[in-house]
Amino acid sequence: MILGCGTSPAALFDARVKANPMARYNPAAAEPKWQKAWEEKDCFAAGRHSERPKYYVLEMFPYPSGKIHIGHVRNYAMGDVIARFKRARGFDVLHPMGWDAFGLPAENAAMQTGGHPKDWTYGNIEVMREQLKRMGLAIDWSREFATCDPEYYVHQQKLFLEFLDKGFVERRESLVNWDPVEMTVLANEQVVDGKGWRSGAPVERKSMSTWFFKITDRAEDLLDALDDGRLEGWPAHVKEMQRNWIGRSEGLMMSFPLSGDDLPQDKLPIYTTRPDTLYGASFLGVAPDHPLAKHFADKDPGAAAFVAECQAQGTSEADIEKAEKKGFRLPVTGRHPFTDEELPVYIANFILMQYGTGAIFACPAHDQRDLDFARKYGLNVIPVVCPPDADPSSFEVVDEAYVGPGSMMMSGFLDGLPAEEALPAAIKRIEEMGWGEGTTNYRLRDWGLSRQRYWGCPIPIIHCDNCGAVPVPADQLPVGLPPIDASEFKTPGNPLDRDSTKDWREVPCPECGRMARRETDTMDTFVDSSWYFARFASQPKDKPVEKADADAWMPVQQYIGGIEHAILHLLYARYFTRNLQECGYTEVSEPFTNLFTQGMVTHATFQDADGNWLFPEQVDVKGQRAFAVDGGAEVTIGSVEKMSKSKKNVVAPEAIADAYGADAARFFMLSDSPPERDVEWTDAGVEGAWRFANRVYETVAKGAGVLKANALMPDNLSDDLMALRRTTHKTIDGVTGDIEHFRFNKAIARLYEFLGACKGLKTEGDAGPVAAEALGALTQLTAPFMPHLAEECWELLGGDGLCTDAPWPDADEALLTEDVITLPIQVNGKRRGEIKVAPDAAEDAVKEAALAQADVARFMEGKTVRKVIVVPGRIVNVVVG
RNA sequence: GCGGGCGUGAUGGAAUUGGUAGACAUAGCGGACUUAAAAUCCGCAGCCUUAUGGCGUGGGGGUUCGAGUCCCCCCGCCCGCACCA
Repeated sequence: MILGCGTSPAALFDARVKANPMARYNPAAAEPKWQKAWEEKDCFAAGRHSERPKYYVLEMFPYPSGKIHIGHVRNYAMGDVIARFKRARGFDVLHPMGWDAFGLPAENAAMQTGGHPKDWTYGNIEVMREQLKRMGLAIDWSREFATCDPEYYVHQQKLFLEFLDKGFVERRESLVNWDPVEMTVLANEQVVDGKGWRSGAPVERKSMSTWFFKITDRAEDLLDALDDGRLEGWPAHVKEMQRNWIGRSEGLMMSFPLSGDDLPQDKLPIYTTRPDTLYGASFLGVAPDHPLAKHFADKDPGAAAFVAECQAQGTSEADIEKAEKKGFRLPVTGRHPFTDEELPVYIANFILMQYGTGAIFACPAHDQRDLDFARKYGLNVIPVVCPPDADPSSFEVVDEAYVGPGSMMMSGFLDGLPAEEALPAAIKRIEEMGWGEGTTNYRLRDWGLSRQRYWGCPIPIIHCDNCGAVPVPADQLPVGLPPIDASEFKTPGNPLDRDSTKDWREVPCPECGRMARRETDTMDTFVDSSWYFARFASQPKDKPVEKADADAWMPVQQYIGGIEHAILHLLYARYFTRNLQECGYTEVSEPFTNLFTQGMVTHATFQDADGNWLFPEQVDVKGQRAFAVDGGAEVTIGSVEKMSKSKKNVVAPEAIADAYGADAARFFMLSDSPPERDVEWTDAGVEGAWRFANRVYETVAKGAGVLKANALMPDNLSDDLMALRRTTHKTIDGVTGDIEHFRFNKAIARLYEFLGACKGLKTEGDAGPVAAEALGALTQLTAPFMPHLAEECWELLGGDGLCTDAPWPDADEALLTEDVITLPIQVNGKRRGEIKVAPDAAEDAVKEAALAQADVARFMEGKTVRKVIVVPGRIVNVVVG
């Protein structure tokens, strides 16, 4: 149930009105009223105030999956607090909204319902827009767009062609990750544990000709920016994840000369980060899909069988851990650069073609994998790094490779050097010999963007047998998606590649005029979200963005979204922005100055006796137990988990808004838990927010009109009134700081405290202006969290215009300090009493007062005072013994 | 395995960064109002104890006048990466 005790929202509201007919807050009436008022005044249009500093706040835009869920409410409430706060602080704020609208779920829905992805998507957008509007967000809706609008993706196609022209994109044949369920290629970032990120199906490797963004060309700068201060406003763990993902390593690229009959290559290039251990080399290895392995597999059935075996090997985490190190000896040897020894060459199942050169030299003494392999095949194990506490003459490696520091042994010219010095020395020698060079290597690989799907941005290319891949001329853009009968989506695969779209696909080559074939792949939807923030800032018809307008807003000063995008979206957007910069669309290289990753919304799960999941509204929770609303059978209360449709532990934002109003939902989502942490949705929690709203309203109602009547603050106020003023200004100061630092839960705790302080305040005489100040502040400080309630209160108090337009209150420094403070007194570190002193009281006077305090004196009885520590304004500690 | 984070009442969480541990909220208990219940308002509330007092921030040790906060060891949980040479 939405209300814990089975009371209907309407009944609850009626009961309140009955109890107190004079003061009642009715969100159902107030919320639409103020939303209309904001819309009529066009309060949230960005770019109206050229004299103000600009502020761009953005939440990751939603995928139009059907309905808004409560996680969206939390996400957008955070951005909204920032937007409203910055607006009140005198900024010209850009806070836009749009739709990440291309993507596979639309095709899946089409497959299931027999509809068309386009209708499904735009229908969802209609619904979700209305839901978001009900939340009362301070959004500039005039800038709204969906990425599936041709007016948006036409520019994406232009960008693609421009990037192609500049060499940022290329087409190449390569092994790709093929998801057999989605029937599409996936980027490396979209393969998790060897499985498709959405389908969960084991990914197959397939050779295809597809398009790549050459993100590796920018690996160095993407990495450097993580550390050079450009991303100071990002959480450390997100930067760490990107750092790991880019995976920079320093090492040596070198080639071993090969000997053998009928070789496809006379040298074997390898990459290593441990050239210091070269003297410990006992074999060379290549990946099963390495060209050398393929060469021998073609003529040797034994090699072919081994390669096939490796390819059948699973790629899941568990498979990898279990997999035994295996190899196949090739009739080839490689010559060691320093010793001239001929090293055997193996195909080895643990070598990855995608990393480095797909080939290694193996030093079993100092690498566990190499050691396992060497033991299996009886190869030499030569220790060359001697641990600091070991004797070089007797040091041996048995079952465990030694990977720690030490000094070189059995290493010719390197002998005696510490390993960290031997490393550059070995590189230098190899370079002098002309066998290789020191290089930087990255784990990051190019971003494959081709997807064999319908519902995405078409890649504007025409393939001609004569002219190759030819860009679609600018005057023919956009390449739109051809209309397709909804029934086509019943068949898995890409409808763009079937008979029904022949007319769309078969077109003359723009260069030679002969019949050619349109590219049927569409772009990865992560392309759509890699530049939308720039388009929000500037939306000219004829180009992606107008540089001056884009740069007026960019970079996004505050970006807010889920941690699940720490790598994919955030890395792609950073990469894309660099491309935009190089094409002259913006000055900035980093799109997001400050990043905030918010936690998820969780909820308890419920299961009936048969193990079926139940929705929260199907369950009546009574204390520790729960019962089915329908039938009354006992229900098992399960763990608190991330809300998911499959476990039905979801709540509908509209139902919450109906019962308590959007303000209460927003407020609850930001109270209790720090915003970066997960928060558990509970009925009790949202009821607390609802109670707060009503108490604020009732408190303010008692001071109705007070803002109109009391402009001037009298000079000599009573102690009580001064105390209230101090509380008011401390609250202003505290809430302001809390919002600036994303401590919404603490800001809300302060509002609760302040509300308590405002209870029962008087409005006559001198108290009038003090009440006006306090209630005005209470209203304005609540406004970013509960904007509708705040407008209602503002109107009651007689404030000018809209609360939304009122400037943020300033805290008066002079009122932030007390004239008397309570100082705790400790005796030997334990609190024994307290004294009241002026904050600037002299140390000696404080000392004297502390020692004289009755409770303190009791604990000092019969003992000698050794030392008295006075921390001004904080504490006094008396050391006795 | 590597990297990062965390551990505070029944619960979510505060603690001015080394200075009164438990703000604020939720659940709970008591009271007022009510025929009654709900709602609302007021009050209580870390644990043990008769007040005095003692104990208390995962466990153990240390530094300090003083430790939730700093250092060392251990235990537990969460997240990311992972056959990356």
